[in-house]
Amino acid sequence: MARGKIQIKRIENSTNRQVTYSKRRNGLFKKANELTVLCDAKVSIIMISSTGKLHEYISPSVSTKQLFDQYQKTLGIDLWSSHYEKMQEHLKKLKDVNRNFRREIRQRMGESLNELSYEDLRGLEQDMETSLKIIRDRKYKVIGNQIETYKKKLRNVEEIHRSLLHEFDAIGADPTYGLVDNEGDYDSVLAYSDGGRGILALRLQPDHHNLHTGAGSDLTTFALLE
Amino acid sequence: MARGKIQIKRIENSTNRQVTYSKRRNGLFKKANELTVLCDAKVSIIMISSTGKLHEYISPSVSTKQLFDQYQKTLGIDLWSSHYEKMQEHLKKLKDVNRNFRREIRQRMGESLNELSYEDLRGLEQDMETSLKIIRDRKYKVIGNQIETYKKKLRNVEEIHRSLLHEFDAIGADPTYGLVDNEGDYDSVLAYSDGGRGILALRLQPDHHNLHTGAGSDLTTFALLE
DNA sequence: AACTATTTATAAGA
DNA sequence: TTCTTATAAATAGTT
Repeated sequence: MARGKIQIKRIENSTNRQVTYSKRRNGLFKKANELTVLCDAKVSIIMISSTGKLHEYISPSVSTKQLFDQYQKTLGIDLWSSHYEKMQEHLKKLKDVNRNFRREIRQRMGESLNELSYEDLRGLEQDMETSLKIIRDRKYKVIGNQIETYKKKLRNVEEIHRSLLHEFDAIGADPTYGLVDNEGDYDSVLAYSDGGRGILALRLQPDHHNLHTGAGSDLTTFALLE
Repeated sequence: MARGKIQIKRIENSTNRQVTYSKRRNGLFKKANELTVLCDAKVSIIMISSTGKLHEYISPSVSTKQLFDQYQKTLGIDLWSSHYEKMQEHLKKLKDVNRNFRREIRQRMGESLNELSYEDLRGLEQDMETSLKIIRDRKYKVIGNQIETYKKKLRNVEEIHRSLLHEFDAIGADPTYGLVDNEGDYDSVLAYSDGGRGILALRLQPDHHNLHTGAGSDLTTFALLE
């Protein structure tokens, strides 16, 4: 636009093109800034040169993301929607399922029953009776197993004490040990070993109690996620 | 820049501002296009005026999304990643909660009990006994109400039939009607009206059975969402 | 929307 | 890159 008119077509000379790019880029950014100030507008310019270099102008009052969000909102489009439309859907479904689960549990806990018909209630009652029976059976089985285990352990301990008793007998019979001949009965030996630790540490399971209670607590924390 | 220099500051006169915006916008877009052609560059301009109007320039060779994707790639940032991350987190939490709900329900249905200790089982059993009692009570209340309702309706029907009976009596007594004097007992009148539809349509509620069963079905559909 | 006096941008050269 | 400068282009104020 000076020292001679030019055709608006690709500048073939690479150096020239670079120079012109640089000069005109500055010009464009300057104009954009003037426009921003004069007309109280918001402008975003993104340029990528033929060599792949990136330059950007953004009005001082906004961020590129803000302006771009507004751009999408105004056009009623979301250029990245396909990416997270699926996520949104998934989220929605999960929430629905969650809501249903929550209601199911509440009903099984005897809450929110007004929404159930007589038939529903009868079905739920029968279902819970069946389940309760299963749980009760399982409980008995578990406690039965536990008792069985204790019995075995007890037998084991008795065994150990019996052999200890024999050893004591043997020691008593051996004259090299100057000990009193203790022919104490079985019970007294048991009482003795009760006081002394370390013979057999009965490891009672302090196991997973958290499973059932953990699930239950989610009923309260869920509110945060709705 | 013509007919007098201007200060680069907000134009207070609204009309003037509009006009200048329009003129300079065209100028900017023209320059952008020249740059695109001359220097083989890619340019995106997004402008939002003070009145909220949106204008855009995009080099013919690309789309706004393409250019913006390249912009983000070049800068090594993703302006929307935080959105994604939050959604991902939310999704993960929901899944966790869901999993716990599912286990809770399964346990309340007498499944997956192996993971529960004796204490857990005892707690669950008691909880379910309590709940079952509530559900049973509710069931009795609902059926009681239903019976009460039917009683009332029955009384209503009886009332209507009684008055019908009286009308028949009256008609029989009136000599203008050449009818047989039907002094039939009450039961026979009831039997008669049973055949004829339309006197009183007992609207039995075909209401919401779907609530409990609907929630239950999610237990199977959930697998699709895991 | 058109005009035009002036300012601004910039192509080519250094 | 930057400066210079002749000239093209843009545009402020006016009609």
